[in-house]
Amino acid sequence: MSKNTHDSLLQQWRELESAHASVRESLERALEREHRLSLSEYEVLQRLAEQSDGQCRMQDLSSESELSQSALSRLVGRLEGAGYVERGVCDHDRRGVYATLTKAGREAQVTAAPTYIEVLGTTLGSPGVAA
Amino acid sequence: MSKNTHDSLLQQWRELESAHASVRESLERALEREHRLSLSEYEVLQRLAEQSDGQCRMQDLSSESELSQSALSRLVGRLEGAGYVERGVCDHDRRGVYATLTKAGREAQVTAAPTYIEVLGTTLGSPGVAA
DNA sequence: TAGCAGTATATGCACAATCATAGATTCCGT
DNA sequence: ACGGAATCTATGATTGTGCATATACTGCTA
Repeated sequence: MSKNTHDSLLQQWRELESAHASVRESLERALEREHRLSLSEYEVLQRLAEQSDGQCRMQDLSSESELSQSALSRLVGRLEGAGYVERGVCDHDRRGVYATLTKAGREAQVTAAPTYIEVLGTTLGSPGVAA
Repeated sequence: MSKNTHDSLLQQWRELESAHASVRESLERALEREHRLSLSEYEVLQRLAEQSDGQCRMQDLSSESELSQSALSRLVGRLEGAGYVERGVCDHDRRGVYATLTKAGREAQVTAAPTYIEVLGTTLGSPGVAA
């Protein structure tokens, strides 16, 4: 609890904030510019694409993402509007909803993936360099 | 550029995102609950408090924070409304504006600091543990 | 099986963030 | 000294986010 510890914690946090902001911003810009996708939209498509059947319960999607439940619900709504996912009720738990990647959604994710990975390669470890 | 590299980048980024979100959320909740301050509001007060004269140009405040210029302008507007800062024009560059901590602003920062540091201590290095 | 607590999702509302741009001032070339 | 480019801040418009809550369904208890 010495002053050194305070400063060290502060420095650690500021570095984390700064690194995160730098990568996020680059991803955000590149995905928006080249694929008309926000970062969180892309990342949800990515999570869905990782499922063997391309589908996932809202609940699980929500806990994997860093978004609130309501933000995720609206996000999936937007993806649905764009024709990238479809929603359907769970048969064995009819409270639940699963989101399923459409063909277009899978294609969008595959198309955007190289951009995403390239930006990660450029910015992770090279803080402050905008892509 | 092997598949391993892709996965490693992805994993690195997800860990960064998750660590950042976890700390940010805890700070946000604790500061809001105990001091009626948002995280970015507190962090701006903190930057001002670090200046020997408690004042700083909007421009510098903006580049130190992770906010856009316009977001910072409004944020300082809110702090001004709360009586925590005052705005004045720079005498030697009348485009510029400097924000100055008021007495109340300095007190608010000092009062909230222990909460901030405590949450940092709890969450940095202990990801997933909400304060 | 009736009722109640718990869980899953969607939505109204308030608010903060961004982008684009306006308004004001400074800087520089000629 | 003039005029245009560049810089600094504020603001209108739009959008995404979180909180609180409504709605629907499940599962447990009596």
